[in-house]
Amino acid sequence: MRYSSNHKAETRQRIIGEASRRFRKDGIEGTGLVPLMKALGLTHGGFYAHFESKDALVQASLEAAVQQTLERWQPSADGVPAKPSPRAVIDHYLSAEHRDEPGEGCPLPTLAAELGLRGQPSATADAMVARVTALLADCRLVPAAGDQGIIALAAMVGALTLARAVSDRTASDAILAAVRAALQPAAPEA
Amino acid sequence: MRYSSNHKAETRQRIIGEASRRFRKDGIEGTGLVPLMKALGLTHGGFYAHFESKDALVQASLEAAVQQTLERWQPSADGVPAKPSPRAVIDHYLSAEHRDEPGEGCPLPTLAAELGLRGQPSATADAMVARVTALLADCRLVPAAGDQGIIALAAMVGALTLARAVSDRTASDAILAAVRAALQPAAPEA
DNA sequence: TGTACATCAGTGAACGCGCGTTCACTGATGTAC
DNA sequence: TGTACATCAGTGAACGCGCGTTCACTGATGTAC
Repeated sequence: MRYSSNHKAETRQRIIGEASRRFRKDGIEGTGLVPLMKALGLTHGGFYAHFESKDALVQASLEAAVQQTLERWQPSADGVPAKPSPRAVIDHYLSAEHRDEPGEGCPLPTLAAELGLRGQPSATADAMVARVTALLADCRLVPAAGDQGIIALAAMVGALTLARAVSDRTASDAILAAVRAALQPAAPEA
Repeated sequence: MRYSSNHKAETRQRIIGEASRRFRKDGIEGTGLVPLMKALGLTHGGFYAHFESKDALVQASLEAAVQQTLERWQPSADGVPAKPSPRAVIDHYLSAEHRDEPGEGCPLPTLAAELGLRGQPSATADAMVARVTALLADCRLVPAAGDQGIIALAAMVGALTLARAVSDRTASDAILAAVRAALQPAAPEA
């Protein structure tokens, strides 16, 4: 082979990595293939050796973003990954860092709206919702109600979306703080 | 004057009306001025007699959408507009109709994400958040916590965004139902 | 009442630009003999 | 060890398209005299 045996696979991963960052930061429509490939030191013509279309890249990048986000939340004790605690997920999610660095964070706030209005609700979105919901299942958002995980996820996604859209920094911080305070992981059954 | 004295103002309002529907339904980037003007039986060249730029139209349309949404929630008793009840707002917001007709509904779910990542958080977003928050101030989402209105709004925006992005209809309905159940307007102080 | 002129909402062709995608190609390298 | 060939990741020019914006214009109407 002309390059190292896994050179192509590595390039593919580099494209996915950069794309998943850009899609989250600038949106799908806002991310062009030409600047994307250029940022990796490649020309845009080569893109189609790796992906069938931009849509195929969107799918692959979304999955990578989900994976990366879940891993980031996952505390590893002595190299053994543990189930993240709801408290840790909530605090990460509603932090100023997460608000200010959409490219490194959860893809749902940025992309759910765009996927929804592109008329292509995706199975990837379903999967991400299901996975995060499971992590948050033992929150106690309201005294007694059905799916606590869904409620917590909806509140977090909405809070982050609003916090990013609002121009007044103080108001933005207040949105994050209010929802952070509201989402209390359940104490062990008393 | 060549047309009726308020002809131009009427045309301007027609543009704003159609635009505010399209922006909510298809997003800002997804709405072109050419098809927009064509839908009104006009040519695109005339657009700039009414607005300085597409951005100016975005601002005007957002404000109109906010106004329209608030009015729609407002029950009028004998022509006298009353303050909408939190319960009414919540039920409207988290209904299947609102999910399925983004063009007629609240602009926040569709546009907040887009405004956020265009790097133009707008004062209009601040204002809308403040106004809806005020309407929801006496929800009792959590037993004792700060700004109930912000929490309720975040949960509703997130729920609608997720419900629109998810491909499984049953899951989508479940998201709306879970958050609807969680958002209980406070009973009169006991 | 009748004519000349000013107004201006709307027309439609044109602009430069970035987009996603295609395709004939290059050239470094591994393999076969 | 040395040569001929096959492979294929990446190149770069080109495509058609829709975008936001500009601009010289048209033509129906109100106003002035």
